[in-house]
Amino acid sequence: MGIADRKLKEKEELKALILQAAKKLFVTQGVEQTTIRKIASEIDYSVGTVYVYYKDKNDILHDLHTQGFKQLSSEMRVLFNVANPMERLMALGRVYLQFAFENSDMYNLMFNLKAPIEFLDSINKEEWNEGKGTFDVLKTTVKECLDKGHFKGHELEPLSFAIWGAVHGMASLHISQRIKGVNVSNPDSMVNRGYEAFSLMLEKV
Amino acid sequence: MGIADRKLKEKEELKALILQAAKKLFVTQGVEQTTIRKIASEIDYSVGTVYVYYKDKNDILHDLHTQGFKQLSSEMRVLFNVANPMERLMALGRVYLQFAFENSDMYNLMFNLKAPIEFLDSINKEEWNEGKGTFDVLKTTVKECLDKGHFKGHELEPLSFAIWGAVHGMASLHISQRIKGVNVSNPDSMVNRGYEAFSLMLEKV
DNA sequence: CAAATATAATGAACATTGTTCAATAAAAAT
DNA sequence: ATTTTTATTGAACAATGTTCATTATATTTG
Repeated sequence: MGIADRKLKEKEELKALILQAAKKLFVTQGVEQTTIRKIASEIDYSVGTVYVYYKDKNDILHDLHTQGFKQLSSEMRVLFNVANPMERLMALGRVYLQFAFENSDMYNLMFNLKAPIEFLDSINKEEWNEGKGTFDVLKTTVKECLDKGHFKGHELEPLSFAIWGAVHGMASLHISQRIKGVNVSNPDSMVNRGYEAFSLMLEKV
Repeated sequence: MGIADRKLKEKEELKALILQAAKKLFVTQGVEQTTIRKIASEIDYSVGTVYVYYKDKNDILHDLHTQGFKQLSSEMRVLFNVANPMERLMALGRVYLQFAFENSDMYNLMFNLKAPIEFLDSINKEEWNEGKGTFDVLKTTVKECLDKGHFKGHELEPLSFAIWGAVHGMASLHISQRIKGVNVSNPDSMVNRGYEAFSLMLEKV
């Protein structure tokens, strides 16, 4: 079985090489500029080869989105040490926002663009494990807050979702450049000040 | 000046006709399917004519986005009668969410897609009057709440932005289909329950 | 009213995209 | 050495946004 194994390994390596080239293009030039031809030429393979290893462009973008979630997860994992759940919750939001700011194209792919979900649909997979895992981290933290007596009168899931929505919304408005242009004193710091206002709300509940 | 006036009117009419065709395609088939060729064929004009009246596709999409804001504004205007600012604030959120649900492609164009902002950039216009107007309605209502003693310890702009972000975020997560797939009991009602949780937070502050 | 000018509309042509697939090359099995 | 299997190729296709010389129409002028 030596040959079959080697071939399998080689296939994995080439697929990884394609993804690496795709990521380089994606990070530096965005989604639209990440074309199959550019990916192929980047690694000196033909267009057709890319389609041997990936079903279509959505497949590649889904793989990229998964990589993004791995990075976000590892950045959130650092906060597992924080014992106080309220403190951890606030820090989670900051880490999340920072990720969105520093990797805006990737964030957009992960949470706004259709491509990754369209790919899941195309292979009849209704689960979105990447999102699920991240949301579970939030839910667990909110649960601990509730157990400690915070957020009186709130249910776990709706509250968790509202928190996710608030942070996601502020990040998205920044990324889609909808803040500058709106009549606001200091657009660049708006997300941070908005998050502080939101934190203040959470603390008072 | 009779002829010049008539010509001006005819030009406006044809431009409106193009926009109307574009809107029909946009509403029924989404952004990508709203192609210049389809728009032209819809009104029995050639492709080139569309480009006489609109600079490019972003120009058309920007015009569509403006129409969306007109509709949203008129739906929000109904609530100007509500005297109690807190009550009006809650209702504004509901109207906003309902608009996003019932016109998701349009909402996405208005608040998420690059096209309208790219168009503004291309004509060196840094103002975004549509968004500004809508945000001002929110800000005014929040201001009245503050004046009545609500939201103690909060600043107007950050709080208003956080509220906008929360509602926008929940709407966007719904539209980008990021809710189903996440491990949640009833995905379809999640936005409504999330907004109730958020409202509860606001009331307690 | 006829000719000249100005305005409007046209659609073929271009570049770029994702995608396919018969043909070729390389590797493995016989 | 031959056959079979596997891997790679890149030309070709359809669809897109966009341009622009050409044609048609309308207006102005002499």
